[in-house]
Amino acid sequence: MESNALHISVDCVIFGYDDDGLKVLLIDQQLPYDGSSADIQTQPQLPGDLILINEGLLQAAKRVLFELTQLNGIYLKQFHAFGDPSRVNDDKDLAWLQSLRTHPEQRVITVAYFGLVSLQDHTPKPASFAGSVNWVDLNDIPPLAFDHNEILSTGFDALREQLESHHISFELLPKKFTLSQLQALYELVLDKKFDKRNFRKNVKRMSHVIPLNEKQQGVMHKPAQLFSFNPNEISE
Amino acid sequence: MESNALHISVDCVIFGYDDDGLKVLLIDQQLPYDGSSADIQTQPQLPGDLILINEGLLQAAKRVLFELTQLNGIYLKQFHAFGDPSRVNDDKDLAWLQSLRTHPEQRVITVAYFGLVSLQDHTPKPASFAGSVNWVDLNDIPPLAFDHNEILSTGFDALREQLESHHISFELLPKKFTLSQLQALYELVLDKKFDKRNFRKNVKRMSHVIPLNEKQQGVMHKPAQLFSFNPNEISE
DNA sequence: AAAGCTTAGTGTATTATTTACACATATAAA
DNA sequence: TTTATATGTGTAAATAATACACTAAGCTTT
Repeated sequence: MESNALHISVDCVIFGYDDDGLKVLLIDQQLPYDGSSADIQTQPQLPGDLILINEGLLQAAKRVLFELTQLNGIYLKQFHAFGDPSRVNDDKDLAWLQSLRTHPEQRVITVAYFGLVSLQDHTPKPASFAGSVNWVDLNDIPPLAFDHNEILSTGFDALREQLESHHISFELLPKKFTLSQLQALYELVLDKKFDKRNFRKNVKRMSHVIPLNEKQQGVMHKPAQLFSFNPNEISE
Repeated sequence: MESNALHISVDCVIFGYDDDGLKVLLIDQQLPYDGSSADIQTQPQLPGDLILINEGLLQAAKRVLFELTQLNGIYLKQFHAFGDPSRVNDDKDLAWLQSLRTHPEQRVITVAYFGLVSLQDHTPKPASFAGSVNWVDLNDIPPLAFDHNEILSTGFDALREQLESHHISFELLPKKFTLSQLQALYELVLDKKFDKRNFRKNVKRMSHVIPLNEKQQGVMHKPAQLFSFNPNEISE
């Protein structure tokens, strides 16, 4: 049995964290410069694009993310493929695709990755040739193009499930961090409060969290000791 | 940027369980009946096929599984998409594809699902128009076609991770089961031993495992009490 | 220089959970 | 009746989780 060919894209849900909270990287759709599409309404979307004919999925996610946002070398993990035949059926989305692609009517299946960055260690607002790029707080996500709200929500579920089991929290923190920062991250993602002393007791048992001989500087309170993650101790 | 079209398939890793152990459903490739392909060597493979042009991914997995194995209404869960450009590059695999498809050179990305059945409650050897179908013990898996060994292995990882967190063990057991059967399943999948008394203490705390007023029959030892899962208590 | 503000950092007692462990029991077969 | 086999059960010890409040260090203000 032979089917017609389809398109494959990758979409990236990039979470950025700093003391201000958890953000997601959204881009604005870039419209072509001919007059024909001047009146197309667009909505923000996750960075994503079609994969190339000889490109692996992870490789495509890295390339697309870099092309759209200049972000490079960050942790990316596949979490789900979305293939509902009606996932691209909004009029606005179709109009945008028609302005951009040679076969806009073709169905697209997308493989979604989530990514994690520390907003402190990475340029917080990557430039792009392909439309503006914004970190948007998780609590202020507007309606997105296509099924990107669903993809984002599923991606956040994946992050929540893996935060404790897969030792990925350090991807969201600066290289040197305080235990309060680590605790705040856990509380935000898992949506529950931890007792300060008990939390620190647990951290002391984690062999991959190592104390540095260094303190916070320039804070108007008792400076906290800095910690870092030992990459040798971190197993997928 | 526009890429060429690709093909999408679904592949199913169907685990079947009985007191004899954990099996995986494999099919033998069906060769066309013209003489041209008489000398093609084939390897067993996971049930899978291209998706249709207007078909959702899960829908496709259900259809393909039914067409190839007559299995119906079983638990299926997506676990990973495989898209390495070289995932189909073995000569034997290419020869088989060339005998079967109109565009055998086109790259195929596959979305993989794992499925769970009780070998006792389902016909243990589904018939098929598309080649023979076999339950193969997990410890005796031969080299498979394409990248199906990797898909199987990743699928088993997914099963292992979800067995405890997602209340899916009952999909592998008969409707009525003993606590020893449940324990043996956990020990096999998680590859560790449990203490009988402690295991039963834990089960008693699970509200979705309910005791029946019924006992094993025809066993030459003290008959065990039967239990079943309460489907209302099982949340994804 | 002192007082005040802010977050860091620490220990213990209580409760809940996990672990380790051994023998009597019900059925079928001999 | 005896034997073989897997079932079913309780308790003590160790470990982990929870609840809880004050002093310390640096900066700012007066």
